[in-house]
Amino acid sequence: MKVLPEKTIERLSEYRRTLLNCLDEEKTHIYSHELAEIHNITAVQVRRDIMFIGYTSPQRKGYDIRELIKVISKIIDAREAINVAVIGFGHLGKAITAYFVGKRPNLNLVATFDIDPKRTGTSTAGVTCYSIDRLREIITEKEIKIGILTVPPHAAQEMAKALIRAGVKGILNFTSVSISAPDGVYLESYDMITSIEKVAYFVKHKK
Amino acid sequence: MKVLPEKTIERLSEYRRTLLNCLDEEKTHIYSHELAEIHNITAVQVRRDIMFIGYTSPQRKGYDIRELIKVISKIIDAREAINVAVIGFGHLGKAITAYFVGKRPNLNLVATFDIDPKRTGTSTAGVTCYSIDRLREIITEKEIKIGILTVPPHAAQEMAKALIRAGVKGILNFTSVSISAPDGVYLESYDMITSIEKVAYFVKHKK
DNA sequence: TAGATTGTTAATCGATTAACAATC
DNA sequence: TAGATTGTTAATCGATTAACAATC
Repeated sequence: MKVLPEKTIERLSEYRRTLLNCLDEEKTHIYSHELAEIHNITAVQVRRDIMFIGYTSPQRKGYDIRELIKVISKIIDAREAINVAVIGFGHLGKAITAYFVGKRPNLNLVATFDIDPKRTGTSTAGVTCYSIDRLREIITEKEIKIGILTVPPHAAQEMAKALIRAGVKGILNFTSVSISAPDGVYLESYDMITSIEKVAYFVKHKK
Repeated sequence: MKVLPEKTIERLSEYRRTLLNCLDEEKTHIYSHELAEIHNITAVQVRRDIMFIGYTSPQRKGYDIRELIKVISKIIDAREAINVAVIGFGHLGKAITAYFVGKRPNLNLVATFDIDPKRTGTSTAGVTCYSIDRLREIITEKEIKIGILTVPPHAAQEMAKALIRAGVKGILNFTSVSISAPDGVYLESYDMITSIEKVAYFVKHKK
């Protein structure tokens, strides 16, 4: 299958979460306009995304929730498990760990790292916190392919380099500095301050 | 001045952070291509963004860093202070608080809220954690205009409603559920799981 | 000056939406 | 059937990039 647009991937991930919630509520079908309303987008958008992944509802009675989850999962989830590590085990690292462990079958958080000896050696939700000194060793050994960076700004670029050297192929950068990565390494950055500033701007300049 | 595109606002916020870092390094000028490289975008992009805000460098020796910071700040920062609250004082709420307090002169984090009596009454970085029961009272009293949601999923929509009822005009939603807000309230959502899934997808389907 | 850089228009690209035929 | 919904093409919108004149 063709590589899908970034935005579509994002939305598919979000649809799935919503669909899983719907299942809990014993719903079996959902209309495109319902999904759209929940996500504050148009129904056409939803239908187009679903068209992209090649699913068509046999009836015009909305999409079969279970089926749609399956199809989305087939697209989004990796065939084989991907191992993930969190670098920096402060509040943010802990929040991500708690939030993420066990949520997605094929994305396994298998290690966290920190420089502070008070944190290393501890275990949260079954994940051990290793010393940053052992980064290369553990990343290689556990074949970790994705690193989530939550270290202080001054350490960000250096840690990114270390991760890449150790074989990581994707980095999610939550530090407040911009980092760079070579071709072949997928880099995604998110900064909270930017989001807050953006909200503040549009609160004042209403959209 | 006209309302700028969302993407431009985001980038301006990021440029400023980079520029502030540059100041620390005693740099006085920066070329568009330097800024571009740091942010993994093109120099044209940078120049266009800067064109948008109407700044022009008098010399062709790069942008004056101090000046550019001033101009960006004039666009992004609110004239008067805006008060902000964090709802949900778990790891994520704490991370945001620690990260954010005192960073931007006109964005003041003035309260955090939690339901857990163990957390309420405590104070972090000078910010008091109030009981969620007092949400309306405090939001009104302190004229809080932006709420950052880091509560558990099941409480998200309800909290959003309570915030809006109390007069909040912008919400930054970090919960894993999609919430809705009426016109006049600017809503921005970010979900970490989606980002991780996206990175995993593109690690496998290399862009 | 020649070379480098900026500012800006026009062209391109990608993503969203409008329109509508097909289907239940 | 009539009404509602979906799937899909074409049109639109917005954001990025190419091209290049202007400037130092």
